[in-house]
Amino acid sequence: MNITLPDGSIRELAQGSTGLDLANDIGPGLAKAAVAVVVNGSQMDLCDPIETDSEVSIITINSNDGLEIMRHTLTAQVLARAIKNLYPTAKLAIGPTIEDGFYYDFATETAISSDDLPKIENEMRNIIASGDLINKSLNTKKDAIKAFKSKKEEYKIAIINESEQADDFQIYQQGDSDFIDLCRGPHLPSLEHIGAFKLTKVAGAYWRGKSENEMLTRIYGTAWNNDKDLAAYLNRMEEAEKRDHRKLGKEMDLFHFQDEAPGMVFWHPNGWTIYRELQNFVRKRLVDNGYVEINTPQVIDRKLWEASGHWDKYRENMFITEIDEEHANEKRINALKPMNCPGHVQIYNQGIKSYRDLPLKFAEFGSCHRYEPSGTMHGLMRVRAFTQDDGHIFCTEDQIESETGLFIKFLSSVYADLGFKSFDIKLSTRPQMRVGSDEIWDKAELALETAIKNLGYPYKIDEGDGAFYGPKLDFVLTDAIGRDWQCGTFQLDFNLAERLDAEYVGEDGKKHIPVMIHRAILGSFERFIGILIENYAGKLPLWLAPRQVVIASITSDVNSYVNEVASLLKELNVRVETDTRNEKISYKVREHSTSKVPVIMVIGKKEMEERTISIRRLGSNENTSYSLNDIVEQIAQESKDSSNIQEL
RNA sequence: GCUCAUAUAGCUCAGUCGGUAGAGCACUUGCUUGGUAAGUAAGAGGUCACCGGUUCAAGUCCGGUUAUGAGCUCCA
Repeated sequence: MNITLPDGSIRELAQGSTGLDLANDIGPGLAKAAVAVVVNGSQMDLCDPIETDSEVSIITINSNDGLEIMRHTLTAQVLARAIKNLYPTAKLAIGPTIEDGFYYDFATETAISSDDLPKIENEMRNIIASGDLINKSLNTKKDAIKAFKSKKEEYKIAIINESEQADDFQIYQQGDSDFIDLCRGPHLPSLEHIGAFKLTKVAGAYWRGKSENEMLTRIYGTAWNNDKDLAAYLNRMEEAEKRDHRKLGKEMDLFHFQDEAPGMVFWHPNGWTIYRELQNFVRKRLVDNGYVEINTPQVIDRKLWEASGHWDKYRENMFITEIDEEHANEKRINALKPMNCPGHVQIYNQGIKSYRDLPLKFAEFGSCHRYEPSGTMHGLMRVRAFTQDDGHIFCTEDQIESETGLFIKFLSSVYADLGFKSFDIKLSTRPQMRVGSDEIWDKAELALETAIKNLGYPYKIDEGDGAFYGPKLDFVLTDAIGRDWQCGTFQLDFNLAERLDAEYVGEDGKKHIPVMIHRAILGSFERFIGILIENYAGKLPLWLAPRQVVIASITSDVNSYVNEVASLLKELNVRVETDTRNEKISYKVREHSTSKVPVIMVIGKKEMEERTISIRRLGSNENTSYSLNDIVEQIAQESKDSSNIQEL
């Protein structure tokens, strides 16, 4: 049979030759590095026979695929075997690879804590030291079930039973150990290829990922080809931890949380300054893009939420208020608004709208409350009270495409100014739990996809992830250390306007139902500020920095000049503070640097005599001297410039 | 909501075998007036998250509650 290699060359091998035979045929070095093969596009073990003419490429340990296979073998073979050695009654579930590593889920009789990880790692190293060969057998369904029944591996049996496969269940086994595991493979040919690894954490995870199922123990780990790569990864994790907005928020005195209001932010003066600056920035952009700002009530009678459909779907997650009125016939139940859209429709419904009024774009910095499950809260990123840069576009079906284009343009300019140069687009389609007929959903999905296709933006489809009222586009930005954040959203809604009786008079003089588009660019201010803090590692661009300038004196003789400079800057609305404390200049510089003040002005006798200022910028240890008149103007201008973020 | 863990000074943390709490930084005061990431000395600061139990005695052991953390589930 003929084997075609990736470079197009063809080798002739006996029928039934394996990937290893092929590697050996090409060269001994390759055979040594080979860990698996790709035959006609699918990965196979090195020991699998190839029966017909095929296109084959060899996966070596140093490739990305090789690393992935190594991680897979490390979890499904080594970690699982170590667990069975240490906890013989443990029951194995699944052990896949994930980004940068792997995990394994299993059930144990005794709880495993992170203190046990070193012990498990040791056992793994012992197993790896054996250098065992990894063998594979193909089994019928019956035999496979029998094999795992004798081991009391009920999760494996469940997996086999639910498989559509008739036979060829792959069971892997190492050397002469009696550990076996079911796996779709491929695996390393032997344990010798395992590189550097570390078990990182232990946590709970539901069997099959369903919250109604029992909780299994999950052990996470990371694995790399060598110690250097492992160290680099661990270093990356440490760097990410240093950027944690909860830690920086404390250090920079931005906000706090407390028990009496879980998931709700107490903004301190510094944090609230960032919030206000960001909001003013967005407000200006909204006006530039044809939106009108409105405001709607916080507390609204349940009747409106019933009409909108929210009461039905999300009542569990709404904060409810009851007022005890002694003589009222009926207790009135209100909800704190979890969304702004029903309120916006109420404003739309005031007065008769004509097609000439469309598209009508309402914007609101809408404060919403949602009773998020206790385990989901996370700093500013997931809270129970938040403010969206919300907006609703009321338009005709014909206007969807142009509105989509205008929105994406708007969003990308906002992201660029905030320092995020690129974003991905995701199209989410109808979910299981939804309102509206399939006919309407067909129309909505088609409209959105057509719009984005015609505009030529690349996008991915996320089946079933749409909102309950319509399909949506989500915008995912990438931060300075490569993490993804879903922020912007653009959601078509062919349902709510009809439910809440919104109409317009068309050219034909008849009444029509407008399309409603829910849209946000930042998402929530709370979360977006968290993202900004982490993206900039606290070193916010000047216009967003709570304290933009600190003027530090060297000796008390210059205090009058310090105050003079400060009042000049204040007059130009620069957020400036003076530091005339009786401390050494290095002490002051250190303190203001650690609290992330972007501009430190240092003033001593020399500056006062020459009417200059020495400036030290955050992240640099150079000082530059400027004449007073020039620099005050320049800093004032720079401090208001929300475009063209300087590179970090 | 689920699993596991954690909760001690403003912050970061120590506190052994159950015997009435300790460090560094920050804060206040004194000395120090100095040239770009920590000058120096002293002082003040705590109902050990909350409720209950065991015990002669609980920061420490046990139970519950609340909050937080990691992950899972969820996220209009």
